[in-house]
Amino acid sequence: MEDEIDLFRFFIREKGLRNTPEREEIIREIFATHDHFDVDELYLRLRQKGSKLSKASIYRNIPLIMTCGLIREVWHEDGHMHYEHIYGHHHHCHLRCVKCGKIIEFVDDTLNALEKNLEKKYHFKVLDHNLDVTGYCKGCIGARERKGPTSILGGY
Amino acid sequence: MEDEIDLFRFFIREKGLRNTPEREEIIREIFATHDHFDVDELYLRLRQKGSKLSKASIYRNIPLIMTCGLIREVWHEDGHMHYEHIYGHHHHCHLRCVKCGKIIEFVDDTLNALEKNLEKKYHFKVLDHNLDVTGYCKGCIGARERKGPTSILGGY
DNA sequence: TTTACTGCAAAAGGTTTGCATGGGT
DNA sequence: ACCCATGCAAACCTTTTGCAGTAAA
Repeated sequence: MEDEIDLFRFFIREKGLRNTPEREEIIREIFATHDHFDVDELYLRLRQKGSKLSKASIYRNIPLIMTCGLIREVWHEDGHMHYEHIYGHHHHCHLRCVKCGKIIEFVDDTLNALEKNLEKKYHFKVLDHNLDVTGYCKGCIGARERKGPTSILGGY
Repeated sequence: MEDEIDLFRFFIREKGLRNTPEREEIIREIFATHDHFDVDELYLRLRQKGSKLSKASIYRNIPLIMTCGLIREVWHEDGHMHYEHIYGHHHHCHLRCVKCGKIIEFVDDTLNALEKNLEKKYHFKVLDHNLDVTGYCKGCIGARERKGPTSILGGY
């Protein structure tokens, strides 16, 4: 945890910005769990702990926390963005169950080789990659078959 | 083009829904170009051709057109979703330049092998995968170096 | 004839922004 | 003292929805 804070302080100082208790509070809460998160969830967690931090401050600071390499966007779902920790984690990708929302993280080294190939082939400087695999998890495969194929249509 | 329409008609009939001129108009416009698209862009293209189609109808029909397998969501950028054709295309992934927005499509078969491994390892039924690789394209690598590393911060 | 589909406009929900206040440096 | 960062509320933008009219089957 202190590693993340130290990294952030260094980043802030180097950019000539200001360190504030609010900013550290946000980072501490983000890294208080190992899970993915979204803005609303983070805001509620802070509120429950008695924090007076505003959502606006979260929205204003997230780009900063991304830029310094602590977190990144992972996917857009249910109308809002979801984030995950980068710092202290191997770069990993996600299996997402579209039925129950379960997330399985996996590491795959072939993607690094792929990145290298792409850089060579297209003269591209790769910053990041994000592989999002969707489907049905073990527990939901049966449920899907019972409900029948039309269930995917929702309202239609 | 007629292939897409035929597939959609079959899908609609099978679901017991109704085929309308508006629905075919949307599909024809989507497949009028080979490019990725978003809702607003599609709406403006239709407008310019004199169509009276409403945005609401586009929003209401996109899930349907996704479900029948003609298009899919590719990424969320600039506050809205972007889509691409599936029908008649090999499953491909994207290199995206974060500076100029250039898109390079590439096909990579190792991802199919990866999918199979994931299915086996996690007892997962994979529906789709989406690999989004971001970075700087050939033309923007120089520009990035000239502007310096702080440019990525934008407003900050 | 039934009822799904459309257009319109309003609502909803996430994110951004203007402004006055407060606080880091 | 300067001016960046915050909280609040309003604004903004994309997407969804209620409703009344229209048209496909």
